[in-house]
This record gives sequence, C-alpha cells and structure tokens, in this order.
Amino acid sequence: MNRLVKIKENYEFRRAYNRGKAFVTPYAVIYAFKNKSNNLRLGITAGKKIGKAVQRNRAKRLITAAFRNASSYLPMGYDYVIVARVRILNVKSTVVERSFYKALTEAGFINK
RNA sequence: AGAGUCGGUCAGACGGUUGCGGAUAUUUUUAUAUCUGAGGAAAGUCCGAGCCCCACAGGGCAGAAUAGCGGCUAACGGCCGCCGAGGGUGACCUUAGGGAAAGUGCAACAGAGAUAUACCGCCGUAUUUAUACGGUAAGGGUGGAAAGGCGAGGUAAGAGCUCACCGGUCUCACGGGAACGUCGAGAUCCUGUAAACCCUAUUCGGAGCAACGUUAACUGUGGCGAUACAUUUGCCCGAUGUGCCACGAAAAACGGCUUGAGCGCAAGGGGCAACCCUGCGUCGAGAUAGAUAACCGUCCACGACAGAACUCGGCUUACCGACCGACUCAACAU
RNA sequence: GGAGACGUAUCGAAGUGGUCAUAACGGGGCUGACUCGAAAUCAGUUAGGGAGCAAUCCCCCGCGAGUUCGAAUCUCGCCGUCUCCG
Repeated sequence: MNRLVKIKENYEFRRAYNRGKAFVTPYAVIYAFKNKSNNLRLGITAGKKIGKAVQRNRAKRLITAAFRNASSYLPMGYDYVIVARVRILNVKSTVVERSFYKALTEAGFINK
C-alpha cells in the first residue's frame, strides 16, 4: 500500500474546487482532480461550520480512516479534496466509507 | 440515616487487529524493532515573568495600573494569615476596603431651598387688621439626601446657642509588629459622589516566537523625503542611523522547540498557613494543514467540558459524574 | 499562535451619568395627495415582548453582575462579529 500523500497548498485546493469533479454525500463532499503523478493524494477541509477544534479534528480523522479503507478501489492519479459536513460527527467511519462508495458508483466514477 | 459547610483526587477500564507523530538502534534507499505520545481547564488571552529584538534602556511632561495591614514568591492585579464591614442558628461565606479635614465639579425631576434657602407655619415690630419688614429650621410637604441623631436647658419664637448621651472623624493615652481595638481623655470638624476630575503611596521604556537568527536569492522598478524619515502609543529634549512606502524575487528552507523558578515522596526539619530548606527518586508531547484514530469483544455508574503550537506562575470561564478527608446543625435510639 | 476594534428600531448611525431614547438624523417599508397608470415630489405613519375588557402600565441599547439616589453611558466577567501580522 502506498503512503498517503497530503495536499497542503491553497492553489491545489482551489484547482480541485474549480475544475475537479464533485460528488455529494450526506457526510462530506468529494472533489477529484486528475494530476500527473501515479498515487493518491488527499486534502481535507473542516471549516468553522463543523465546530471547534475537537469536532474538526474528529471530522478529519473519520475522513482519513474512511479514505484509507476506500483507497483499494479508488482510481490512482487523482487529487481528492474532501469537505466535511456537520452530520459526519454522529456516525462511524464505516458508514462514511459506504456513503463514499455509493456516491462514486452512482456517478459512474468507479465501476464495480 | 437527614440537612449542610470546607478542602482534595480522578476524568471509563481491559484485550485483539489495522493505522498516525516523535526519539533511539540497525540499515544502500526503503524499512524493521523497542520506547513514548494532550488538559484540569490545553480555552478566554485578563495579569505577572523567563527568553528575545529595538540606544543594554537616556531626561522631562502627559499617560496607565494597583489600593486595609503583615507575610509568601522570580514576579504579580495572585496566594496565605490577620483586622474592619456585611450575611448565616452554626461549620463557614462575601468584601475595588486609602483620602470628601487640599481644591474643583456634579446632585436631573420634585421641592420655598441641594450647600445654600423662608412656601405654609411659629415669633416680634409697624399699622390701614390685613399686609409689609425682620427673626427662626422645632412642625408640614418634596426628595436618595434638608445643617449628624435624641433629650433637657434656654428663648419673643427658635437654633450645638449650651449641656448629657449616642454615631462618625481627628489628636492624645493604653494594648498590638501593623491594620486596628478600648464603660479612657480631649477637640467640636459632620449631605452624597473619587468604578467624576483629583490628592497620597507604590510600580511601569516598547514590542512580541507570524519575535528573532542562519542559509539561499535580489541590489531591480515607481513614489515620498534632507526644515525629512526611522529607532513600535502622545508632546518636547538628547543620542544613533540613512532611509520609508508599494510592486517583483516569494508558493522559500532550517533553527528558535523543549531539562524546567520541572515533577514525585504517608522522607527529615522550620512555619498557624501560603511557602521555604535538606535528602532520595525521575525525565512525562514537540507537531508545522498540524500526530491519539478505525473496527471487534467484555464489564459498569453508559462516559461531561473539551485538543498542546516558545515556556512557566496565577486569575476567569465551561463541565456528566464518582470517591476520600475534616467539620456544623437538628432530631432519635442505644 | 499573537495584537487590536466594534455590538443602539428593518439598514446605516447620533446620543458618553439625569425628566420615558416622544430613541435624534438619513435610508427603507406602509398609507394618502398629484397621475390614465407609474417614477419623482409633498404630507402622514412605522421596532419587539409581557399584563389588562380598555385607558394605560412594565421590560428591552449583545448577555450577566457591580458602583451610584439614578447606567445605553462608569467598572468587571462572558458571548458574537470584523480587521491586522513574515
């Protein structure tokens, strides 16, 4: 398994928001943008709407865990930017991961 | 067992699988092994310091903070003890608590009058018998507050005008280290407000790790200015320097970054206590888009508030609960 | 992480101890006049909550305490919004 590469710079986030594909789930919004590299890159946004530091940290951990489980079937060579929504705080990471799979399959981004 | 007061401790536990940050060792990169990994408030940023830079820190004015006394502390606006005031049957709790006798201001409305006054009333004098003039703060009414309160003497009527007592203030005496206390003696100053200006005492240069340093890179373009600008609140003086602003280089990297006024001890000593001295033991995060998670199982009281960002000492605020110790009150039983 | 500033009707904003802020002033809304109709102009009106049959009364200047006879104003503590930094 490849190590997780994180997205840090603001312009990479903006690029994903503006020109990437968007997939909406009840717990988060996923933006995928094709890059030239051959691995998975992840960026997480947990804004002030989610809550204070404890809630935002929890949201980031849940997304990281769900993304790690999903990484086996996600296409390589993409930047993934995931924006947390408030409802993510009440569920487990397996639920989040299932919602990712469902949204991406219905949109045709991945095929079974 | 009931009602209550004060102080302290803990902040779900255990096991398995998969992952994350840091350190050390091995290693060609990779990786592997071991150890370790958030809080009592990490929070608010309200005070005080360390550290660091600006002239190593200058002078004057302005300004700010604190406010019973004594102690503790690196320091503090913090803590401990005591005094005064207030609350509680009590254990105990609360307390911005210097000066109004240096000076100035303010006290709306109401009321005759707000620091000075005469509306009604009372008394005296004059006379046209109802008014004028004068005296008065006892009584009425207004107000948060009306010459400290109350009684007696006194008087035309009255008034600290005089006297006794009481409250407050000041001086002396006695007690106490001091605040302060006292059937003590004297003075006879007495509306409130200083979280109004102010006075007194003490303290304060400014800025903050996005500070600052090193490496790399640029020495450019435009604007302002030598009667100028900068040295981080205002004004003046002094000293030192030559710049300052915008744009580009620019999406910089690394250090600072954790061993410190550190933590623990049913150890010894001093102190009522805060705390201090000695001894022994110990190393308990150091990230840089920011590390503690996911899933499964078992148990119970079913898990609150909440996430380090240079580091400490406090304060304040948030918080499901559990446990321990000391003490008070009421009632009953033995 | 650190340093500041600001919260007043629907919006902007004045008031900085004193008769109830008739919540000034401006914008907006509503009603009327003018118009065939509208705009512009002119005039009037306009926050919310509670008690009461009503007249009317009480509360409210982000929230909670305190000082004062009296607080939007002074002091302290919270909450929210915004700005700045190499």
